[in-house]
Amino acid sequence: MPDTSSMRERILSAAEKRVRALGFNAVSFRDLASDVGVKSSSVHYHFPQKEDLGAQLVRRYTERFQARLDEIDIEEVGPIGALEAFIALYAEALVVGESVCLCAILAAEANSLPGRVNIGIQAFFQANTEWLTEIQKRMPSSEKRMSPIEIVSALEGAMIVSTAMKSREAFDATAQRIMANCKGH
Amino acid sequence: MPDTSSMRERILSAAEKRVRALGFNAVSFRDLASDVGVKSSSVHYHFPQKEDLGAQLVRRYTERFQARLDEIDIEEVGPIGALEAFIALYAEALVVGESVCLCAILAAEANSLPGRVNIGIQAFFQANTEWLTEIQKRMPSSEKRMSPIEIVSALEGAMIVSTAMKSREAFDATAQRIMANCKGH
DNA sequence: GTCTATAATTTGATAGAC
DNA sequence: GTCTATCAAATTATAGAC
Repeated sequence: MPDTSSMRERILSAAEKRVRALGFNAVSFRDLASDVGVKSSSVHYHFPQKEDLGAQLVRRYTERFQARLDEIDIEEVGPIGALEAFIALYAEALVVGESVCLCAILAAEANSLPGRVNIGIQAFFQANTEWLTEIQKRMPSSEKRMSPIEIVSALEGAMIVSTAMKSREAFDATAQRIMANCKGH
Repeated sequence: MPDTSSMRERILSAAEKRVRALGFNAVSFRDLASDVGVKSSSVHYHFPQKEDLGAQLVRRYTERFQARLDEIDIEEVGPIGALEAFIALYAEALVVGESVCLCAILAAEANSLPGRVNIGIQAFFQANTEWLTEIQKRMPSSEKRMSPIEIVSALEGAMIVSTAMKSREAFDATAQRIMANCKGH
């Protein structure tokens, strides 16, 4: 079946795939143009500057991630089930050698990125920690409990190290520990 | 006092500073030449290809890190003191907005880096996990204990998120948890 | 909206004089 | 070893025809 999405969406999808594999600075307008079968000037029509592309890329990624979080019925699965579902979303984002979380790689490059991209990255982490804060309110308090920003940074780091080591070991161990630390005992 | 180190060393130092702030793909031969006051062709004399520069950069970084680890007298400070010293080395590497661990940013970019640079990154993580394995042998076993690769990936992720959020919160919380998980109770 | 054409700059890299 | 000079390619970006 033919691709019915708009050119703008197709460009963003191609950009997401490339950036999540290679980093923002290793992706060019020509790469994306070639991916979707147009010329680079057409990509510039949709995203005048690379900063526009980056900012809208993060915005779309965050919206989609938030939509997935909203699908989680916390009352139904409970706070521990919700945390499991959260980690599953991160696990889905990691394909060793192919992709990590968009904001993991952008955060690493942050100091070399345009300002509006950085604001988007911060918003992503902010949304993640706020959601985790909500589900922790529904958990019995425990001295072992990891703070939301700790959970997020552990998962992002695990993705990055897994990519470099070409093994999911770091990610899988991290995911297990987050669950163990929350269940307490 | 004038800089008495060799041009080769000065180039590597300039490269380390820039790469740790901006990433490998955001640093050029001309940047480095300008930093040390020569022309880019002189940088090419010392490092014919960018891959050479990257590989030797990681190699020097790993050697220096290992030397710092070797300075830790495990018998004297004990395994818990040694772990504290290990985390202190990472803490030293993080200056928000200025630098993270070289291998944190390189690991994030790994899929877009030359092969020999990737091998160096893996060697760094390998050396780190081996050292942690040794000190854990000297600790009382505990079910809470984090695996070496978990500790390393948590610290690297915390650096990256701290950089993006322009706050040490993620790093400090992570460092504290690693110590708490090892002390057990 | 997409194209051709092209500008302006940057980049990794090399040849050859000193 | 460092320089000048240069190259070929790539990159972000724009103007204007269709």
